[in-house]
Amino acid sequence: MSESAGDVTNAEQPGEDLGFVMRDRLASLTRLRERGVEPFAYAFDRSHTTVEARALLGEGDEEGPVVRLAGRIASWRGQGKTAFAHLVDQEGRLQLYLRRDELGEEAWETSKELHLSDVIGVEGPLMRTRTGEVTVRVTSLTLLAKALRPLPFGKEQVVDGEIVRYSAFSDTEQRARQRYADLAVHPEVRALFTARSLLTRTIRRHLDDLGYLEVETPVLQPLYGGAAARPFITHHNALDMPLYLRIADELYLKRLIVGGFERVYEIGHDFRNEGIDRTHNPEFTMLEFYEAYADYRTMMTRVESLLVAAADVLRAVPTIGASVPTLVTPFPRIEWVPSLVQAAGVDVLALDDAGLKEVAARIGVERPGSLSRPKLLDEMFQALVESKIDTPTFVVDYPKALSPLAKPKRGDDTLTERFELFARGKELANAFSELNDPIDQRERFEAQARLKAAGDDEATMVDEDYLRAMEYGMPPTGGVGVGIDRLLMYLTDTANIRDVILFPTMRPE
RNA sequence: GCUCGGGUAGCUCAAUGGUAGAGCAGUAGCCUUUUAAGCUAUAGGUUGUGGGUUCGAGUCCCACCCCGGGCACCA
Repeated sequence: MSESAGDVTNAEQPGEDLGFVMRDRLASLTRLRERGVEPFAYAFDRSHTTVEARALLGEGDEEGPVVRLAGRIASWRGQGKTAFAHLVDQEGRLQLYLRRDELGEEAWETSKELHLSDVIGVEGPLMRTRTGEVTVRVTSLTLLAKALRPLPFGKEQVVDGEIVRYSAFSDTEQRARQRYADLAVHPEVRALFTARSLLTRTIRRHLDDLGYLEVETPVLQPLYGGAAARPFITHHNALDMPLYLRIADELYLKRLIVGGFERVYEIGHDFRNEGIDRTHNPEFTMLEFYEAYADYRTMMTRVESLLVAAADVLRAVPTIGASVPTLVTPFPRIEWVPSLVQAAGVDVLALDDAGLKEVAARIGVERPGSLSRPKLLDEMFQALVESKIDTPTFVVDYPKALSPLAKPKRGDDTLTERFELFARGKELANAFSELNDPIDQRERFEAQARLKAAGDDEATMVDEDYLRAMEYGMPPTGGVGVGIDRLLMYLTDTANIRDVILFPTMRPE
């Protein structure tokens, strides 16, 4: 013991001290090796998962076929010459029943060295215990990986079908930092991230079926654009030049429309060098899709069918499905200006600046004096309309001043052909009839460049290459951006973006 | 950035300014259908960090770090 204690000290990270627990487990590992049991195996042939195995035992059956399962030990109830344990794998958990007379002396001794979190393989026939629980009566036991550090498995019981945990691993910081431990002990967290994968798979399938081509555009860009945000800056050594991590995919995807790909989409990470809160992570997953010859009305139907498909798939996921909202199409469509005028009770666009600020102050917009007129209108719209939208609703036809990238609305060039989709007070999608006039585009870039020169660090630069592309002629195009993290939050009723990102950005410990 | 709350054993949590504790996990023992198994014994701590007040600080004061909620920022 005292010898191995020295090893532990060396093995530990500075500042870590599991001390006695890891010492005990290392001692156990040494004893196993001395007995010729290898604590870290190479492979294990399993015949079933825990869920598959449970299904093999019919309703009235007392005995079932022999199965081979692998997973982690999540609970252990030793009882003299027998023991009950629960084995957890990706899909679920199943009880194990170990008997000394059935395992044999060798394996029984090995079983006494097992700890919570150890990864093992077992073989044995299925059976049903006195209380009816499907169980594997273990006849053969293989240690696959010794856990030197215990996972924070809490005890749990099922009350009225609900899992009740005791001493659960609940520290939100540690759960995010050690997502591997969070996932290992919380099946519902695994279910959520399984749902995330299903969501992107469904989106891909849906767009693929519509004839869209999935493409990959640069993350490292010499110029950034397509959104208003502060970028991350990095440096390429060989070229000796700065590169920016993209803040949007938009400008490259539209280059591809120019190139003749008529329907393209990309699902990838955007990076914005801004604050972190429950709806913002510095890197996040964005879906953008562009369709030639389509306008924003067509894109609304695309968004509708995409969301319905996604919700239908997630609704079928156990433990997740219950929180997925029911979506009824077509989603309501409300026009930006009339809905604001109605909510404010005043024709806000007709007011002069002083009158507008007065109304804004009355409805609770903070420091209206410091805001520009378009920003003021946007704040008022957020306070009066957006925040009150619960079921998915398209807000259409934004004022031109709020939408520098959208085409003017046919028949009313004070407005643009733009929509945003809101649900539960949050934005889920943003889309336009895309600007395809290179002369207009150049003017807007130059306006941005002037803002940047004046100190606006979210403004972008003139992208000459993008203008060259557009000068070759860009077909009329509808484009949509959907934040996947926020969409998943909406569909699974998750409040914090950190909970839908496997490894959210955090300060180092 | 502002503001409120929090940080004590591996996990979840206690502790009037007066000897840092419990349950689970761990260790040793008993127990051949248990399931938050049980019983007996036992080990486990730089109370986020650094200062200060005090005879004495987990507790009071100051600064800082980290996390969470709210606000601000973020089309």
